[in-house]
Amino acid sequence: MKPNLLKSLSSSSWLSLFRHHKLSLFSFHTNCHNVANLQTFKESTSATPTHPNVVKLGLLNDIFTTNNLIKSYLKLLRIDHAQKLFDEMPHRNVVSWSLLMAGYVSQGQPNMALCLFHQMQGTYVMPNEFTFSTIIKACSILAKLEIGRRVHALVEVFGYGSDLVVCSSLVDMYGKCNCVDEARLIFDFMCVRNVVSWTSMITTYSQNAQGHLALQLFREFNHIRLNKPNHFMLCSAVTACASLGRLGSGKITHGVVIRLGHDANDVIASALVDMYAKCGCVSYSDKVFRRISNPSVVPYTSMIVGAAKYGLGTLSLRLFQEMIDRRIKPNDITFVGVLHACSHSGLIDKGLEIFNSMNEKYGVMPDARHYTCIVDTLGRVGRIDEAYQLAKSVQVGSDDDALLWGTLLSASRLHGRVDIAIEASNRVIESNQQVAAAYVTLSNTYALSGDWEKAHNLRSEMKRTGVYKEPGSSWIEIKESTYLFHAGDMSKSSQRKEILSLLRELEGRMKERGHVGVTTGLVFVDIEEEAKEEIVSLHSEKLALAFGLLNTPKGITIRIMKNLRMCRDCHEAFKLISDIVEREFIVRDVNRFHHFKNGSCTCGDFW
DNA sequence: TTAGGGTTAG
Repeated sequence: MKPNLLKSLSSSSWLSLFRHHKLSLFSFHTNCHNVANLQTFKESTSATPTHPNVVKLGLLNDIFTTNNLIKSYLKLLRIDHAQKLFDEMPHRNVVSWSLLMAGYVSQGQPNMALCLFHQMQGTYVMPNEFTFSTIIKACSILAKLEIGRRVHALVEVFGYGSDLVVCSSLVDMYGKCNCVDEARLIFDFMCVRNVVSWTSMITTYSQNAQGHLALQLFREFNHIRLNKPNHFMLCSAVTACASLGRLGSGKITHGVVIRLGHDANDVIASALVDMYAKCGCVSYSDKVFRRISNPSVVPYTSMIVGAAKYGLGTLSLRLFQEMIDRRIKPNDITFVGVLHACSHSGLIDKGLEIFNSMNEKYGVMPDARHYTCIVDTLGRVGRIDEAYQLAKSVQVGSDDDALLWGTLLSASRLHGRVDIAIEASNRVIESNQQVAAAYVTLSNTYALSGDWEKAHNLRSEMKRTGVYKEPGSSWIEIKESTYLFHAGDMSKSSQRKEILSLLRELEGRMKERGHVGVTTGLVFVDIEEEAKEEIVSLHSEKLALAFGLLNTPKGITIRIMKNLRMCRDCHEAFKLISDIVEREFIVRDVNRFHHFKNGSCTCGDFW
């Protein structure tokens, strides 16, 4: 239905129109807890000098003038005055409504914008493309998919399904609601696209763990030469490189950032700090970070997290102190980083001290992630009982439960605490998240304790109930090529011989250095490849330190052990292996990367 | 007179 046609329906309210189209928006009621606040605003605000003049001069009837006054209030960030004036208007038009909605969105109150939109439906004022793009943004911020879908339906009914800005907003909204395919569908059907619509789609991929598609689209945009990428798009591209650990692409994108003069942009600089850290170059992160004139909490947090993942706990703590000294308020994510740093560097007391002062000293209430960090800290050093008591004392949601108890489960396995591992795995399974991983870890814990029967039974149970764990995979990037390996499967590798030869050489040299008992002394019966690897890694710690180099009965597998988590251990492994391998390469698995160059190595987590 | 896209997270 086109807007012209709708004008003929303007004698009826929206509701009759929706009834006509069998569309109901009554669900908006449930999102309007703040409707009463609108009345409160009316009662609590006092007029500014300009406001009474408008009333005195009888200009309230002049919608154009009053709308401009609303706009002025919004520029002054006085949404309360804007609301009061809006309420006093005898007549409002679509601009009045859209302006106020945009005001609420820009001032961090998207729910109020939704309430206004709901109120607007009871009037005879029809929404336009400005109203829709604003209200879609509100849905996007709140990630309210169901409301977003209903608004999308209205967009089509009112004939704005081809509007460039509305469609870009829809792409963004679906992206923020993790509906990548729906976002792409809208993007593909757009008749006209601009840099914003492309950025919305690239960001959708980037924020939904599909960095390779983000970069593919970024390349496509540059190929068609529609326009130059701007700072928004470049930022998303840098984030995509970071998520993939693509150092080469990241450096190229950084070059584009500099060439196009966006290197002074703080948001891009923050993304670059994060990208270099995730790509194994924390020294580059530091260089970019130090060029930011007034770094906010975000780049500080990126640096803290980056340093933490390198086992540079003291650097993380120094950065934390620096930001406190500069009166930059840490947020919840900063504390995740700082606690992570303490955990990975064995700074237990410091971690506990910061954790206990979070709320009192910095006004940040610890949540499930912070508790999980502390459980991890205690668990790593073998204080399993304390970690268990802490985990039991926390009430969190099911998603967070999997993380919290999964962390304790890993620690229990590492320290051979079958009793705690059983309860922790049950808690993970109850949460319905990471179920297969919990089964495998528990099975391995049984195997490590010598209870092969229970390990076997658990595996059989997994097969019987159809619980399947995705095989682990690793990939090695050498120059421009990426070589992917799945656990226990080398058949697809075109360089199998070369890799086998290198592995045998490494194995031999390790044996020379006293790292014996590699693989040959172990017998595996009824244990799947994945489990074999983990068991081998635990039984031959030195081997695990050297990237889980395995020689299984079915062939050679390169794999980084999941239990290889202490970065200082990694550094030891790097020292060992860099003596042997004299070329640059990066070894990765889905979570971590290890970068060798000229005898030195760096490592970190991807996610 | 009104609208859309970017950074940190075990």
